[in-house]
Amino acid sequence: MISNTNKFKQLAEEKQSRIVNACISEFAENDYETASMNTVVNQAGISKGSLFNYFQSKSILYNHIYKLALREVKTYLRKVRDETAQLPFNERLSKIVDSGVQFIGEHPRLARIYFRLVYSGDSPNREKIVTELQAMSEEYLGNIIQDAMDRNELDPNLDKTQSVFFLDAVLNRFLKEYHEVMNQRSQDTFDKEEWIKGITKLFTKGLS
Amino acid sequence: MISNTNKFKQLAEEKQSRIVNACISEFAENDYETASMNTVVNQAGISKGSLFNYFQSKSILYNHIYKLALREVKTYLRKVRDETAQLPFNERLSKIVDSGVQFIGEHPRLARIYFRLVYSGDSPNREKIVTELQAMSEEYLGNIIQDAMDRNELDPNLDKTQSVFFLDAVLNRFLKEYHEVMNQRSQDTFDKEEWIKGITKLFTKGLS
DNA sequence: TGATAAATTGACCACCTGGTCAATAGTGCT
DNA sequence: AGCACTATTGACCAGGTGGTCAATTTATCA
Repeated sequence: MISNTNKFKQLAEEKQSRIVNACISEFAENDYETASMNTVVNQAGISKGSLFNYFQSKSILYNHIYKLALREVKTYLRKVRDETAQLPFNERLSKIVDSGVQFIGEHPRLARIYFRLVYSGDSPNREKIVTELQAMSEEYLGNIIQDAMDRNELDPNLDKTQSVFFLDAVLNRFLKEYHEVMNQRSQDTFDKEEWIKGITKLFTKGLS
Repeated sequence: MISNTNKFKQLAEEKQSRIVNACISEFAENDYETASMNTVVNQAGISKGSLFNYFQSKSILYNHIYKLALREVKTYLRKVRDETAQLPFNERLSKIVDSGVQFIGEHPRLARIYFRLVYSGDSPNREKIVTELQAMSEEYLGNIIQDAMDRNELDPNLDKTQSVFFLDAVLNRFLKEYHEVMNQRSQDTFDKEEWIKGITKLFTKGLS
């Protein structure tokens, strides 16, 4: 009774994933205000009443989907962080960028929801979520940079907050660009490796 | 008859600016889909019929406002570029960032429309506009970087496209952050000078 | 002043939105 | 089979949207 997403969790798996799928598509293609519950309902092949029975409101549904996307991203990031713990900064950074690229390839719709959320508009609780994401990035990239500082690969007097911010800015923007290129334009002219090299070079030199 | 914004341009100046003002506010506070023509009309103190007489559709109106904002930005950028042509790269970059900060202070609503457009959603012609903006940035920052390369302040073998992209990413993200901080949070904890220093350091070292 | 033309109005349109709830279908138990 | 309980449906609601156009006000000129 307290948590009403229980109603949803008690559904048959197949039905759950039909619904989740429809939601992901809709929230990937439209931003929050424009996404339509009617479309979700039709896509999922259930009635409107049911959807609002499982999730009391659009914003609650959005929250569910967003958290699901975030969980997926986090798993990915944690994995690559742990796998690269022993590598020097530049190689480590390369792997991180590369795993971002890979994630986008595997989960383009989740990536789109993520970028929509970070860069855009008016999702509910946007401020709270963005703050949360920033803290996450601060912690994640902060650790990477701290490790490199400890090994004297980077300037030990770095302003860590700033460095994280810059790194985050470039990584996010690059991945966003990559995502958009993948989605539409001629993918052949995009030399991924060359870009990853450029990014690592900028930061290994710029922060040393 | 061909260009129907003529109808608008022939209005009394005072009325024009009342309308433009209302539009800027509405498009700054909401993204394209959510912005309401009714609100514009009420704010401007004119009838709906009139507005649709001056601009045949919402998207045409949006285009008018966006171009106006862009013109303002361009003027600003051109000015600072010319004024700093003689300065070394790091000083020049500082001035550019600083002028961005200043622009945001003077035109917060235009800045907001700009960030909405670049980072977000579903404005009409978004792709075309973003491509246009990228070309603009490529040309603008490209020149700054080329000048510095010519003076041996930066690595003469730089990949210019990449360098511009990175610089653009950090500048835009920083200004967006600044804009958001100005709009809501405690402005006192934000040490602008320290950040500008950090940005110039990252790029003078990273691209040298 | 009166007639003609141009500008302005706002009630109205079809359509879509998130959300509701009485009615119906389905399930499990005796 | 009959009962009780739950899950599901979709017509329906109030409110908002971009856009229209006959009717009215305002400006122009003889």
